[in-house]
Amino acid sequence: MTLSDVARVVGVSAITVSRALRVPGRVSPELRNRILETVEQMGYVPDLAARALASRDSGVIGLIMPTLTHVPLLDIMTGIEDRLCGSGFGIQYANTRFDQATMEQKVRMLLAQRPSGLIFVGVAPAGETLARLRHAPCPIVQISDVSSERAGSVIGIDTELASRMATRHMLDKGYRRIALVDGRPRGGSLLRREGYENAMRDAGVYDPAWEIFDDAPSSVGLGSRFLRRILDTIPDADGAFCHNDDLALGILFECQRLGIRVPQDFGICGFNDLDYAALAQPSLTTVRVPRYDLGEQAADMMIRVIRGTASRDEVVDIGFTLFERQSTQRDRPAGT
Amino acid sequence: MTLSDVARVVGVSAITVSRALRVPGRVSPELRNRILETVEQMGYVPDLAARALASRDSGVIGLIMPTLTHVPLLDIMTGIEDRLCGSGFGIQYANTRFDQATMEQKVRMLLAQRPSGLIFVGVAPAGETLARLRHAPCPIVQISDVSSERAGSVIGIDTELASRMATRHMLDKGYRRIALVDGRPRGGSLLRREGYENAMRDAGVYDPAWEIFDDAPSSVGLGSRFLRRILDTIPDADGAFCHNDDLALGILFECQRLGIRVPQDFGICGFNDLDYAALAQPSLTTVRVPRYDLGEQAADMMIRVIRGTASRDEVVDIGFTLFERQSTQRDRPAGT
DNA sequence: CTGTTAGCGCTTTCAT
DNA sequence: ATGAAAGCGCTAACAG
Repeated sequence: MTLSDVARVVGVSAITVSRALRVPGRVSPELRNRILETVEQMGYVPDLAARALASRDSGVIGLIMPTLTHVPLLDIMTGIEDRLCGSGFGIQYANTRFDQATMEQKVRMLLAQRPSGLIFVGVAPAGETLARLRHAPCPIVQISDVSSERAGSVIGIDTELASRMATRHMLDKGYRRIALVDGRPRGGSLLRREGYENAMRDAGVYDPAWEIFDDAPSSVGLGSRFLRRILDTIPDADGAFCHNDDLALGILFECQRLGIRVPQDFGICGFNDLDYAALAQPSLTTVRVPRYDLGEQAADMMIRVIRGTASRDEVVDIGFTLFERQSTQRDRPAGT
Repeated sequence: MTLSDVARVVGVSAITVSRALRVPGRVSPELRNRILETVEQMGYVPDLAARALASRDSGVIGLIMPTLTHVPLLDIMTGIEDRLCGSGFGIQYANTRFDQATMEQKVRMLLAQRPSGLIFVGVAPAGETLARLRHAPCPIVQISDVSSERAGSVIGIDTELASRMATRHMLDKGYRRIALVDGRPRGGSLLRREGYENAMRDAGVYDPAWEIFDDAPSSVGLGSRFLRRILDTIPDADGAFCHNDDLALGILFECQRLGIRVPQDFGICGFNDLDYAALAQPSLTTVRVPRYDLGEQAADMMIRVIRGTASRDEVVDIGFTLFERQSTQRDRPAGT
């Protein structure tokens, strides 16, 4: 079942069917309808491989993701998918596993398949990849911090600011010996750390010993373990600013297990505002980024760039919201 | 940069380079090494579109998933990816969004691209899809209940049994008025429900009014809302068997908010054994399925079928484990 | 607006 | 073990 089969039935040439399917304007409306009906009726589906080979464009948009198992990234992905599927593009995921070398390799593979575009989700291209992308073989959109090094358009938030505001909020509530906890540092980690450091320094209470990392990926379990490390490291710690909500939830559970009262004895702030953050007892203070929208807008940007109706290097700050919930509502004034 | 470019440099014909890359045995070892070195050095990457067109095989394995945002499915996916990537196959995800029509359409598209294989993750082919697949255009592996209708090999668990054992455990602990809660019923829902019903009937306490559903997707938030519905519907309810851990966690949080003691006043059982289940306070009783292994084994099965070293319709029961944790450890005997 | 010609980069088949 | 020829199904470029 090929293009020629359809063409023969309709009584036109193959290229006309091809055009009817791809460039509506270049076939008379009447003929086009007839062709579309026949295609439908015969159940013809174009061979994407042949199309890609002939046109040097696979019609696929590559999504470069550092992992496929982080809920926040999936929300972004869903937004992208919703927009992209409706517009006829295919999607190809490349999982870099937080590894620079894997990214280089996968991007190289993707580029060899002549993608229509590349979207970096939660990870900015760097090193060799960045250099390779500068030759702009196709449009690039990055979902990352707005200050990231970039190879194309960027949409995201000001991470340092979000992090600084969250830390500042804890300080305002009277917490002083606040630990910073993070799993394997990567991607946005540095900026979140900077925001924390800036806020702590401004308040005159910064101590590098309070920054605690672990090589394991973030999880609720890691959060639990972190609390014990915090108590070992900072004898009278009174709070934790967590890289994400999973860590925050783990710390909350461990506090409950040990009988540490949250927020009176210990304040907890997360990041992402996952489903459970508002529902936990006590509810978790956290930063919300409009992830689904972020995905949609990134996809829209990509489509506009491909269609040539947008520039190749816009920067969009989509903003964030700090939710000040129970886990940081210490009921006694600062310092008492 | 094409095959011929490499061939010219090495001083052989294109087809020899092609063979060196794909069928080691058909090129002399010495020549093969020389070719591989040159390929490496020139940075040649095969054009997958051309390869697919010429060979009528895209070298891609399609993963049909009902959603991309459920953590349990992602664990399976990771297992599949880990195995498949090492073996030279590409992966193409198709998100059916829990919709039969979308599945039909996506499977049709996938098949048109001549995939090397199709893996159904957490959703069994049905209706038109099942019929289409019976013609066996490529190997099929399903990760689903072992009793599912099938178009190829199956690997999974006996869901009814798992569910029956979990419910039975709650009954053994003295809970009697146990609600069944589930989001939009689909896929494995029916079997989990059957297991629950069988256990409740065996104990002589089954009441269809205790089965509570909601059209919204499962989430912690939905769990919270469910608890309120349970209390409205079953005045003296003393437990809930949840379709998954998110619902269980939501119910736990809501119990805490309302001052209902778990497990003394109310027992909670989840399903999946996510990260947080063992860490929650109290920890959650739940059923663990070895999801990552499931993914790995499914991928292995697929590779074996493709290589012709396994049959096209094996059925593997990978088993499950019931973790009896605090959320169902009622400290008073049954009926008192 | 429609058609003709040529060829995308690779692999198949058949030959040597 | 290696090569030559043919063609996979489609679209770009150029006619008309």
